[in-house]
Amino acid sequence: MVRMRSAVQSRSRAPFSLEWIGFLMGCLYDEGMSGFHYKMTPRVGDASSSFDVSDLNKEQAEAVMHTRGPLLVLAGAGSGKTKTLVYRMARLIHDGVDPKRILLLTFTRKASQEMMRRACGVLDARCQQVVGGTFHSFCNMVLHQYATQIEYQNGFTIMDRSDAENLMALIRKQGDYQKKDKRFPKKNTLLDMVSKSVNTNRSIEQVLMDDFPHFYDLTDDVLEIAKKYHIQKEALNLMDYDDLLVKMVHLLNHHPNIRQQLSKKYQYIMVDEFQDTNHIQLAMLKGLASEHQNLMVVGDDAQSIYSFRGADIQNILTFETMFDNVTTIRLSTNYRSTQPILDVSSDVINHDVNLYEKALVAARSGGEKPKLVEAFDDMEQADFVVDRLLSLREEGVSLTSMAVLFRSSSHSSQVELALTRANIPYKKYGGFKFTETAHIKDAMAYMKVMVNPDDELSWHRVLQLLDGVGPKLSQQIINYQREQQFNFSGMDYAPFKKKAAHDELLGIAALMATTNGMAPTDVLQRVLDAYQPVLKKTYDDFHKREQDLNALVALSARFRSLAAMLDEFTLEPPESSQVGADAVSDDDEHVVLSTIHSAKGLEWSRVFVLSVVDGYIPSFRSLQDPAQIEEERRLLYVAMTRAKDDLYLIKPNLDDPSAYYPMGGMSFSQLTRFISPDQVDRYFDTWSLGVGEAVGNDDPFGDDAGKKYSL
DNA sequence: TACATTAATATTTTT
DNA sequence: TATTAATGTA
Repeated sequence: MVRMRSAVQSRSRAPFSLEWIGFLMGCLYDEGMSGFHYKMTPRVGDASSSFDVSDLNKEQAEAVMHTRGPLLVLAGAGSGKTKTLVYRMARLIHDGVDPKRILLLTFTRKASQEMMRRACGVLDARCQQVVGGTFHSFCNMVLHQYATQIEYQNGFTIMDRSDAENLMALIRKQGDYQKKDKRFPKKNTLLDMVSKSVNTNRSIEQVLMDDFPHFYDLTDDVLEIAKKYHIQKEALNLMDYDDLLVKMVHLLNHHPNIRQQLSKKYQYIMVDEFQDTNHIQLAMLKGLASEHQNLMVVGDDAQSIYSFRGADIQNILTFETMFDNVTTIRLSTNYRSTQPILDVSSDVINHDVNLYEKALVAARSGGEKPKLVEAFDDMEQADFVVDRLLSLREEGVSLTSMAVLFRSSSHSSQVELALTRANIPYKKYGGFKFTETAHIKDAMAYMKVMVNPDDELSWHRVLQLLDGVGPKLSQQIINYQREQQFNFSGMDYAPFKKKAAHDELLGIAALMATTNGMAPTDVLQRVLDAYQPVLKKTYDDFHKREQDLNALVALSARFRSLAAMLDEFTLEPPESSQVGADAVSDDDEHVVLSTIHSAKGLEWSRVFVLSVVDGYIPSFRSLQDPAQIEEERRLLYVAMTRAKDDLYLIKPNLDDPSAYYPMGGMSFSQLTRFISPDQVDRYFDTWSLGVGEAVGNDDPFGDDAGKKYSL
């Protein structure tokens, strides 16, 4: 424990406290006197602070007290990285920095809100005013202010993945690409190619050569499609996820005055999960920090798990060489897990020689050995988990402090069934999103065209919901309406065969004409009234979907504007299980089920990792590429280091021949390659679920009552 | 040209 | 398997 207290203690209580000066500075800035105030900014921190850091260890305190210049914090798992960010935020504000001039970039909005909330606890409510969010949402906010400088119109909207795919499908269909007997990539693949090229800073040709060699001879076609795709997006006033970052960098690089303005505005930049940023995000940070270099990045190279999205681990590995005078601080005391858990985790990760060296030391003592559980199959694995959850709850461990983690969203289906049978409430994170279901997208399409009438993709969707309207007719209507500037009140052209659909469209147009300035909830309510008949006609299970839509109404209540609501639903969609009939509220006791990716940054007392089997972790998809295999290793590391008190790795035999695998009858029955037999002996208690003690015998539908286990 | 049917074909992770 | 592209039919 360290106490950093300076000689000059009562400074901040003086009439002209640093807070006050900071406030004045903020005002000056708002008046546009940026050049003037910048020099006047008080020398925050340094020796004059009386901020209490007695809660922190030496390294954490050092990071918290750091003020100027680039700072790299290498924070091992569970080393108090969030706490460090929270305290530094609070400390800067305590020492007079205007919270509105601190930029906190995190991986999810939830993470930044949580940090700001905690900072409020450490200091006071001012911390709530810090500008925080994801890279994408921050870019979205800024770009809306400067839309015209990047050749977009005001009021652009964001495409989610499926919107982007639809656009790709349109383009694909327009051209005559499906030539000869040659196979042509599908929309999904085409989008992957384009996005990969953008995110990894490679040409389309290079991407095809590296990642899609079988399509390499189609390079010209793909190039053409990519070009059309970019042009179309702009014409429709739509941005995809990548654009948000790309256009931001474009703005910073091509408009020095704006770059300067923004950099001066955000005087202190803090970035969480830096190991998962890509080259565009890095360029953006360079631009934003250009005026002051006050850039603090926090991350753990051992937890870099997003390379599939272009994340470049080199960002963190070479940060020290990319900026001048970088201060590096390593946080290596682990406050989360017990030593036995850390021992295995470290041993697993240290086989990756490319990383910064890891030496995690537990602050806690004692602890049990992790368990390696050998299950017969998928179902026994599920039964074991449920059984164990129940007995732990008996022992007084709350359900909410336990989690089940897995590589891929689909791997949890058996566990979900078993949990439902046993009546255990759970919440699932990762995988399919609520906003990706057809009926929600339908409802959102109506609102999207209201916010952005140029969004022809959404027009297509809306129009094709009408009876008798297919791709051709909807295109005709759109072509006509485009000339009318999509003026809702002027919608009278509709060469319908069916009069009912024609009237329906006019009804919708009339509705849209009246919703200007209305509260999002009210708009949505009207949209749903109009959508109701379509819903009943299209879906057999419309009742269930209706409940989802009602949930959407509930969610819409907290938004000020339609645009804000749509932006958030595409940038941070609510998790599917948080909505709907069997929704579990946050406060209720529940087990968490999560993909390992979505579990990043979180922790639980007991953690179960499902299917720690070669082919699952590492995924058989990654087996060709050594770099990808190393990423899978890190994935396992992330999973294991989520556990505070006890860790269960489960290894079922997954050789079900009825399961469908692309390579044909694959069988997975080997323990993951990341844990050797030797390591099993050294670090684990091995449990074999054998005859007699087979769990799940109470399952009335189970057929495993007489099953023989030979383990 | 809309809508239904059949054939083909790729499967993870997420802003 | 489930999703999507191609083809057939009304």
